[in-house]
Amino acid sequence: MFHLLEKRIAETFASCIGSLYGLTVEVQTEQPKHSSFGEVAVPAAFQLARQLKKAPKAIAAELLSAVGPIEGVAAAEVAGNGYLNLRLDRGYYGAGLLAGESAESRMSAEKIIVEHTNINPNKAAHIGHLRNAILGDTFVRMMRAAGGTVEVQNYIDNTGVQVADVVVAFRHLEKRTPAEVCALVAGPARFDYVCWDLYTKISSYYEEHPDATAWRQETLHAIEAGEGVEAELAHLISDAIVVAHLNTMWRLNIVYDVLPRESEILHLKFWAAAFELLKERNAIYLETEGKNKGCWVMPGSAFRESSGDDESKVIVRSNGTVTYVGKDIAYQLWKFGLLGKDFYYRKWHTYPNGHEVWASTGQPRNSSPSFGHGSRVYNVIDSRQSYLQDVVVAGLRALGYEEQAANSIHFNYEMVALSPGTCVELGLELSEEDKSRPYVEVSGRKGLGVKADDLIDKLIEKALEEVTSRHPEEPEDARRRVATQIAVGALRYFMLKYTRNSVIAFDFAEALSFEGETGPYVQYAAVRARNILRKLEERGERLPDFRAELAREAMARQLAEEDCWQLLLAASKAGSAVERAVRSGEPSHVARYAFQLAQSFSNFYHEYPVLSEANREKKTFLLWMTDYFRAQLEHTLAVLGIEVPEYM
RNA sequence: GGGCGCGUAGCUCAGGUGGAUAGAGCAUCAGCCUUCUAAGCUGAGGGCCGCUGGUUCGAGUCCAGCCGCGCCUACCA
Repeated sequence: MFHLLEKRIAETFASCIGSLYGLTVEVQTEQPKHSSFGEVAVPAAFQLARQLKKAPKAIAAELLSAVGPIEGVAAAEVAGNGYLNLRLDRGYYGAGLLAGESAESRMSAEKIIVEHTNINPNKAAHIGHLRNAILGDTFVRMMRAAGGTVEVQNYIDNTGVQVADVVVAFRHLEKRTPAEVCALVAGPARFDYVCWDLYTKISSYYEEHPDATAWRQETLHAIEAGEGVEAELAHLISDAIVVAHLNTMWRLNIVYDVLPRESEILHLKFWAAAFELLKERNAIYLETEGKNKGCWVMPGSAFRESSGDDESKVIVRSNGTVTYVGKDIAYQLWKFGLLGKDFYYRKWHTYPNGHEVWASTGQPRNSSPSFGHGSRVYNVIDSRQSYLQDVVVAGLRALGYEEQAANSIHFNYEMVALSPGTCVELGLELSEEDKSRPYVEVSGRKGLGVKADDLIDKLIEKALEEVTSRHPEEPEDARRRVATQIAVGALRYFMLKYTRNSVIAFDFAEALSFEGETGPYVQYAAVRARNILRKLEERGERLPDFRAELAREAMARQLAEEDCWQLLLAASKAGSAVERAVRSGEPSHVARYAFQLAQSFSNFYHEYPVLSEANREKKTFLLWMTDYFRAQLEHTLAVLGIEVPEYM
């Protein structure tokens, strides 16, 4: 509704400027600094001042007298140095909200692909992975809420170095056979945690025994050839870890549509096809001298504006194996349907809610869904990999796919590091150098990090204490369910409240907080809104027929009260908040709006005792406000992937 | 060395395309539970927006140069 009016106001002024000055301009609207200035400000006079060589104030006055009445706008005035401040017709606005009017979503029908999570399937997920998955999942929810068609991909690098290292650890350090590893997967110990420790173990073993990296090389070759014990182990390990990762993410309400796997990229010759294309169109060349002699490289000039010769990127190593970036180029081509090849799929898993996730397979199947063929692709990958993403895009461009290169978006974000205090809390030893830093980088190799499931468990336990202290009479399973929803709300909000390019120095105290600007604060507001409506029914009353009882005049009467009007106005902006967040690609905007919305409701809650209101019209109006707030809170929380508990 | 990012209240962070008196949360201090749940509400204090210069009617925001910090710059990903 708010968005609709903004649009109407902008268009009206644009045509007014057109007929008055013969200029075509896109009129912007903004929110006045203070609510007393009205609801919508038009700063168009400032834009025009330079072109017309007139004072903004004079232009604003001319516009004001020339523009006719605008539907839904009650008054307009010139303010400040040349602002046009508009006041909305409150009765009109309230009636419009009640009727459910809103601007139609503007997202086109094109298919969008979002790739996120992409955790190496060789160990448990940690908090850095959580930021990736939560950002990606929320961005998907935002676009879907705005009417977009989105496919979620989670790429599985099941043939890479990291998996190979854990294979080496099982074979050479632990002396385990595939059958034994199989038993371990089925056993009581968490397999992803076992691998977490093993990965640390093999990494430090390599440091002490540099010759041992030969094991890694032979393992990589065996995996790539798909032969031997190594390949068997690799599949066993990576499949089991993928199951663990999917379970972890499911706890956070994150699901995927398809899992494209690197093993199929290899076996279905995706890379071979891409390699031919790259050679054919001279995107890469065989280096004949220097440190990269014998490698196929992409010249640095393709992906860096100013670069020396030494900045070229190796795509195929001198031993003939392809780097990750090479495979990524093939994968990116496939996402756009440009490779001329496709995966086969098998159903990997059906989630408890019925959603299905499919995985790539090398064997033809009778029937399976179709994936890929997107027209826009978002890769949710942290900022440290910007360089690699530039190479991938340069690959597309070098092949002549300008449009797809432009539609390949690196949805980047800064890393999650650990605050020194949290490191101490975890019992991790820090070097003197690290102690003086503002934060310490997570390292899988060093085992330096907070495991995702440990954090979730910790949050649930803390939430459970709080829930139990407030509702000791509730059954245990219900309390645990509520505590889980609160924990997930806290975690998702924590990961979303920061803008993407802010480094998060993870701190337990902050992450475990349920007060102030947190997920539970927003959930609490939604729960309270529901409580009012529930209490109404418990008293034997019913929700009035709002449309019948709240005519425009009644709305206008009730909304004449400034506080009510401001609260309703804030609540009505959910749609524009999401729309703006999608446009700027910034999920934190939605999180912040959710918090503001909850704050507004908290104010409303304290200011207006709804159920005890004696005046019939006023009570009906307050009930409608409550129900409207509830709907907006629930909708916004859903976009954030946060559930509303039964009670708090 | 080069590329990217950051520097705003004691701490953690917001600040659409330059605009009206720079905002939240936490922490501190002072109040508010017989009432629809205090995971809440109200109020107070707290700021050379890293520094210097430039662009202009106007700069936290744009440009240049410094200073400090982080990440990247592998035949790892």
